Amino acid sequence: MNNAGIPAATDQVRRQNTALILRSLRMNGPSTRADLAKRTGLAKATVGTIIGQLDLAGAVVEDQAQASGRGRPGRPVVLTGERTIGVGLEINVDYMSAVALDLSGRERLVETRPLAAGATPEDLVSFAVALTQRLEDDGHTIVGVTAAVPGLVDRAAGIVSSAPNLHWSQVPLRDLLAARLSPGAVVSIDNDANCAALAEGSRGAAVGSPSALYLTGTVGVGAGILVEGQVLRGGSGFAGEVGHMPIGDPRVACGCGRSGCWEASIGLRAMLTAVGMAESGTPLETARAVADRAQDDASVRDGLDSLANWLGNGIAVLSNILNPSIVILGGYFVPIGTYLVPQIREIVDAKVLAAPLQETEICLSGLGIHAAATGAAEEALSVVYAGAI
Amino acid sequence: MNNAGIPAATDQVRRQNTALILRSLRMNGPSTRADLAKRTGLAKATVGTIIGQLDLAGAVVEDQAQASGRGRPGRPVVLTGERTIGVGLEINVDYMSAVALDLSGRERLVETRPLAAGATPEDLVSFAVALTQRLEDDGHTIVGVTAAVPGLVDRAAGIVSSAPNLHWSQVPLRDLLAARLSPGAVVSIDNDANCAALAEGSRGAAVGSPSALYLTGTVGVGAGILVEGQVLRGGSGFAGEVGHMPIGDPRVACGCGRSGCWEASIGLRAMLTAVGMAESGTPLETARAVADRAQDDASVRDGLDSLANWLGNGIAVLSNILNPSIVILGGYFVPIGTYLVPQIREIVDAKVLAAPLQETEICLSGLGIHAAATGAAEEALSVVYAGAI
DNA sequence: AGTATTAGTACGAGTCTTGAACTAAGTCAA
DNA sequence: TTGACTTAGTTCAAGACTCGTACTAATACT
Repeated sequence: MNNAGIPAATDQVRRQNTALILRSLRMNGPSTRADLAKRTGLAKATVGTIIGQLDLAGAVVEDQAQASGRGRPGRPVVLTGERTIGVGLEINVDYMSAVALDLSGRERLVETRPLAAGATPEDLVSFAVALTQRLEDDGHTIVGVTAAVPGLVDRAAGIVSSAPNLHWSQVPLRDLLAARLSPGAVVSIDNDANCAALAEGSRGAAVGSPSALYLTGTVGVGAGILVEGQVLRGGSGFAGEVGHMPIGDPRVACGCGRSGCWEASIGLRAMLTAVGMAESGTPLETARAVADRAQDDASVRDGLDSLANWLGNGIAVLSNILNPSIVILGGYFVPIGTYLVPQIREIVDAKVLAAPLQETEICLSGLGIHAAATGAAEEALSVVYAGAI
Repeated sequence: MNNAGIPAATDQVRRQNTALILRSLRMNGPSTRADLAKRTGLAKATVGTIIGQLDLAGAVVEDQAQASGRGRPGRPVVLTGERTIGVGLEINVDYMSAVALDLSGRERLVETRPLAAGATPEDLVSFAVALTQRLEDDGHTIVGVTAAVPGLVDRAAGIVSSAPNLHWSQVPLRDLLAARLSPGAVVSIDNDANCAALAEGSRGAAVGSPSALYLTGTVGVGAGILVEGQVLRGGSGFAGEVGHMPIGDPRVACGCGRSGCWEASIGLRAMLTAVGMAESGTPLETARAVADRAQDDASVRDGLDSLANWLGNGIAVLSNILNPSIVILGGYFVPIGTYLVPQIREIVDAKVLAAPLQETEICLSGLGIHAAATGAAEEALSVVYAGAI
């Protein structure tokens, strides 16, 4: 077996068409078999066969027949899969989050725990074990678990190569989780910005977008880059480390030990220096305090202008390279976003070659602090929609 | 039919496995049916059936049986497809090129024509018509024709949106070509750097690489970004315009009308300013003259050091974003590359966050001035390898 | 000369989808 | 009220494809 590809047989046909029908139900909601046939292009007979199978598997139920005008009333098929769960986890400096989604994408559980400094992998593993045990005791089947971590994540090897803010290095997190969780679930780990981008792609601002760039804003700044709904990973999975592009103020030192990193000019600390304020709580709380002050304090607004300039320049760099349809600002950028976006918009229009030909939307994330855990849960469910289960 | 995907049936299975076998033959050269079965994971019986079909279609021939040690000697199957042709075209400021590849990737025709300033789309169309007519008169079947153009190419619409160096704007090149070429060929157009990157991915330095970045070096600078062998296109197909990242010397004006573009600091003209020399012929000839002078002139070497610094900084930016396994310098960078690469290497090692974890290879393209036309020809053939024909 | 090994083909069973035919369940018009 | 029409859903047989097994083919080895 070489890397020219994988052989195909008729069982792949069934798997592919099953996944197609699941995706169609996910996208369009309850549908009759006849609707599904029209939408997917499959024969009515095929749809009927596959729905029968999904019914047996408990992934769909049939609703009451509904009058539809002339002709026999159709019986809508509803994607439930209430018992089929994907679990997303996120660990960050001062909190851990978990989100459990069922097959239709509904949240079955959302939970956040504060963390003291010095979080260990064992904290996340224990959290995950307790939570998944509860779900399983309730009769759920967990098909996948994905953990989101802020840092360089070698997804293929299942190792957190480096997460400076957590003081983690070379942590085999996937295997630590897999050893303690039920054998049936597919366990994976990913970078937190990548996961948040996935959430935007499935239920946020990037739904339907061919190409999207998501920027996390905390002390550190990272990006998740979506290409046709898939994360751009790079040669070793380390794509998206935009915070360390050497395009920031060359006089400013970065937490990574270099000077001139973009992150050192646009991260939370740089913003606070620019507006002349101090931290007050979490990054989001701090940003809200800054937004409040900006309403009456011109020097704070000046500081935010300066931040927007650095931010806009980096986004122009990224836009020339990636040509994203949409740029989404997340994290601490959201509460102060109204002071940033107009200026970013101007810079992008001025400095991106393709700007006259394509309008790049720039917006603020609406997904809140559970974005990464939600995207991780979507990723944990992706095995079903890809037809692997 | 919606965008949840396309339905599958058993005819797709055959197509997929046929393409798999074609790709395996392309990658591994002449192989027995038993070898192909081992490599692809398909059953011997299936391989035999598919090869029989390809034999009938004239895509393969059987070679002499060869002794192989114990057991029955195998009869190698050779991918010929001599009569199946993909044509790649390139138009640039002072030349047009064409490359015709057969199904096994062998060059069947390579041709270059000088161009006077003011090239029109009609020049390329006439060139293409004459050339494809010749191929067809020789009994060849052209499955695809792809034209590479330096500029912003809207591939989906088949329009060259903007090619400043050619003074083209909104040229419907795909349709102009399709109207004059045989109806059987699939016609497409693409950006020249994207095409050159494809050539590197199929027969150059990026073969087998999960992620590659190719930089063209002429007056303009652009990039082709490969992700798993596919070009990264972005929301409207304009990804890769790295020359206009605003990370160059802010005092220097760029041909695009802005200041501070990377291209204005690393393009041919910037290099000549830095080394204090004048153009002498084509960009490649000029670069060769610079390389010769650099051997004994320290000020030229200083100028090249300065160029390498700008280049290295931009490559560090790109590497933090994209995490390429390999960076390939093409065009005028090649003759002077030995003066550039060591310093680029140092900058990348110093400024890329993932550098301690992944070695990014930096090398010079070996494909010469036909890189873009060759990549375009590979792209023209891709319909076969994807199983569409 | 017989055995072992590897290449390649023939054959029947299994999976999957499809279109046509049919049944089911309504609306509409005479 | 009845029959025609329309749309939903199921049944059935045919077609496409792959597979494993059994077999034939063609060598090397003992």
